[in-house]
Amino acid sequence: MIPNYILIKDKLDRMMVSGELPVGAKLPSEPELAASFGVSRETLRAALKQLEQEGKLRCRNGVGRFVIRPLHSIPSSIDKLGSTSEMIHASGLQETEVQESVRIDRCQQEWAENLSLEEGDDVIVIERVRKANDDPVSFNINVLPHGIVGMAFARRPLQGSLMTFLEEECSIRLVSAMSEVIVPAAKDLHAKKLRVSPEATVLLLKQTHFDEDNRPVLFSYDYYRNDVFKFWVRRSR
Amino acid sequence: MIPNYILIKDKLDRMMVSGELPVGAKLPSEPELAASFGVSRETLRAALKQLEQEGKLRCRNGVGRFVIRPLHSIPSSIDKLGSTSEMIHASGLQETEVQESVRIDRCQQEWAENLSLEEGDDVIVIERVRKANDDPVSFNINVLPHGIVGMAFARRPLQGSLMTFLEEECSIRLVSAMSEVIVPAAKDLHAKKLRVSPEATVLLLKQTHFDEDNRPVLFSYDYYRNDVFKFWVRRSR
DNA sequence: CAGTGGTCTAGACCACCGC
DNA sequence: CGGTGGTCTAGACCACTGC
Repeated sequence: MIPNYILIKDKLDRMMVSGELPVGAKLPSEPELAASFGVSRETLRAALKQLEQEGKLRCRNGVGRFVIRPLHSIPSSIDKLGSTSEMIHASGLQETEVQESVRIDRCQQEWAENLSLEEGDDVIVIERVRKANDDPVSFNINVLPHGIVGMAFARRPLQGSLMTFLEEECSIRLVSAMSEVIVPAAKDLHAKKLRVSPEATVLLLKQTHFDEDNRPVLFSYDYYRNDVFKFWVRRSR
Repeated sequence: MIPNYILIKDKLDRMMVSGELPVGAKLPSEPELAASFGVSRETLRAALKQLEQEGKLRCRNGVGRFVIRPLHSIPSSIDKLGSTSEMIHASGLQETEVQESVRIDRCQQEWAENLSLEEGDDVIVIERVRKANDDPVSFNINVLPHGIVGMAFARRPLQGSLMTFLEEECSIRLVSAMSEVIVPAAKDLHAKKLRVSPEATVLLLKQTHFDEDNRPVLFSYDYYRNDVFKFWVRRSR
């Protein structure tokens, strides 16, 4: 069941796309709009609030609401959390090969700090090289607490997206991440493997992923070739 | 005048910090909470919605609301738009020197695309080198349409933050930006100047800044030494 | 001043969940 | 089933804006 304020939001959205509400136009007042949609003012306001949050409306107190120039949405925005497979797909590439290794290891200091573990605790470490047309395009190291996912790995070997594996086998939904954007040092061995040409610069994301309760579940080093992947960020005040 | 729902939000926020509402705790039901604050249910819900958006509460339909582990906020999060001076300050550095040049130039293709101009139109180009302890730490190229800011520059020379200059002299408030995160090529001349040591890797942000109506006002190339500045991004589904 | 959006209320119905 | 949050209403008062 889709609530009414979402339907109204979509309707207004379509009117802005179609040109019925062009950029710069002033919307009718709240009471007028509410009447025209046959809903209460608060319901209408809920719809308008959505559009405001999406950056499509500007509200000026005591004046009115105005349609503003929509920002063309970027496909591979870094704000959106997704699996590497999704990123490769979004870049229009075909994932031709994945080399993978899974092992149990002792927790290092950096992992412990980010996963709320103690140094030396058991962790699962997954390393993956992704190739497109036989060229390596990405290298990932994933570290997970053994206590959370150890049993699941014994039950079924990992295949495909780690995110969906965690959902299906562990009922863990990764919903957010804090990522540090890093230019790896010249001598970084993992980065070196991806620098297949002078143009192939490499970006590193050091990421801590959280579940719905903001518990850290996955720490990862993700190396991406910057000549293959583009990274966009939306910034706001 | 601070609205009631903000006051209630802050009150709940303090209760979570103080430990009165520890992580994992279930909040009283909405009617109970509303009664205890002496407000209507909708007002209380407005407060709760704020906390949910800030990632401090998890709502489970038909069950209740729960306090979740707060994510330690990162000081220099890239999501937050700020001037370079602010970034330097946030990194605990002292800006010791700024070298600056301002000129009128013809618009190049990349600038035209991002600023909704035509190639060859007049633009103002500002270049700045920022130093801390005599070391260069950042290099910026800012491009602005002459039509928007030309007069202001004739009136008063730029000094200090470009953002505040635009606000005070042009009544233009920059509120958002779309930024591409790039690892500059080895041969990039601007990046080279910042690579003062093997550890001094360099990150480039190509940014288009928008005003309150989402009009593009400023296009910039911002080079930062990654051994001096850290870049964090919050990602979510 | 009149019109706008921002806040707030008291009450209602519903979908969802755990028992 | 009873309790939870999600939606919705009709009406009210206020602060802000432009005239």
